[in-house]
Amino acid sequence: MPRGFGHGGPWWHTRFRGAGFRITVPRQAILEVLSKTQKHLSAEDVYMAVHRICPTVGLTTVYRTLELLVDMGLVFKFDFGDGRARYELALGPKGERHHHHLVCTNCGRVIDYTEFIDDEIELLQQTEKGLSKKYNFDITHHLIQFYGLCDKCKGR
Amino acid sequence: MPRGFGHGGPWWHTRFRGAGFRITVPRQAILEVLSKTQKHLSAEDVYMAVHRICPTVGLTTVYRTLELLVDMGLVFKFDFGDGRARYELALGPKGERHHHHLVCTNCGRVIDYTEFIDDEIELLQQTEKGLSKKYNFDITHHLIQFYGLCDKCKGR
DNA sequence: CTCCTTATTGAAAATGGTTTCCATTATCAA
DNA sequence: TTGATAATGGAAACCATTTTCAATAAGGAG
Repeated sequence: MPRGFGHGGPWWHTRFRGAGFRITVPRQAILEVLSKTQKHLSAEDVYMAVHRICPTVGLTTVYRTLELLVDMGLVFKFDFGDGRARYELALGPKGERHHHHLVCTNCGRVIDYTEFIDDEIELLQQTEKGLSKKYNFDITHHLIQFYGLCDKCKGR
Repeated sequence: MPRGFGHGGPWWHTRFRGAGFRITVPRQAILEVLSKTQKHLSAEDVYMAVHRICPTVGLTTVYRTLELLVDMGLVFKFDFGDGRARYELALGPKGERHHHHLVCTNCGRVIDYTEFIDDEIELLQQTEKGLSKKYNFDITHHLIQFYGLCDKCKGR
């Protein structure tokens, strides 16, 4: 466990208090769900998982909280093209398990890969620097995804 | 070659005939609209532009045709995070004006950039090769986007 | 610990982009 | 020209997400 419920509570409590947000049961449940999976959960997925911990939490609150977490930078939001957004805990820009995605356009399967991340990151940072300067943009994040057919789907 | 309605018709006629699809008025209008802009049009945008050429074409047909064109690889479909898909003519993988996007998360403005494409493409091809092998994927395309605040929005 | 302000919540309704249905129309091979 | 059937368009259905609003609860003040 990310330890320390004693005084400040879990790591994210500070972030919330600092931003003037309240620490509520639904928010704790949602963050607990997110921190216990490696999967790319949809809002509905989160809702169902949270429901097991705290059945009174509504889907609306899940959407609202996810949006809040995305705005705070604690959670990433992805679109894999199946019409519903996916969420995963951020865990630091180049922190543990920073990864990109490989999406099967046939079955929708998503593979996280970390193999070539280092080179990618390096190039991206160069590019970001160039783009920032040229277009006077403050670049906050990027998205890289590869699409294709997974081994199970390529045979048809 | 963008000429010659005489016998084969425009360049894409061959693709259509070869795939067994019919060449219809709505499809011609939609392709005409797409080929005459550099912008990232939504389905509604395309619908309105097509409406000027051929007022009887319905929104349903626009959606269906765009999907068909995406499936055929003639058109790219993007998601810039504003809840509606955007479309643009493909014009070849590394063909003329191949570009990536820079999206302002505040006002939604999208800038196409081509500056660092060459290095990016090179890295991507390496990565694609590695990923294909390791995960046994047939990679068909990729997506790179940078997000941040544009010069007009960064001041707030 | 209690009170009070107000951020947060949840149910239901609204939204809005996209898809489906289905009867009608139009393409194009024969 | 004709016939099989792909394609079309309007209306209705879909469905993820957002909005509305009255009820609830977090947490600082006293």
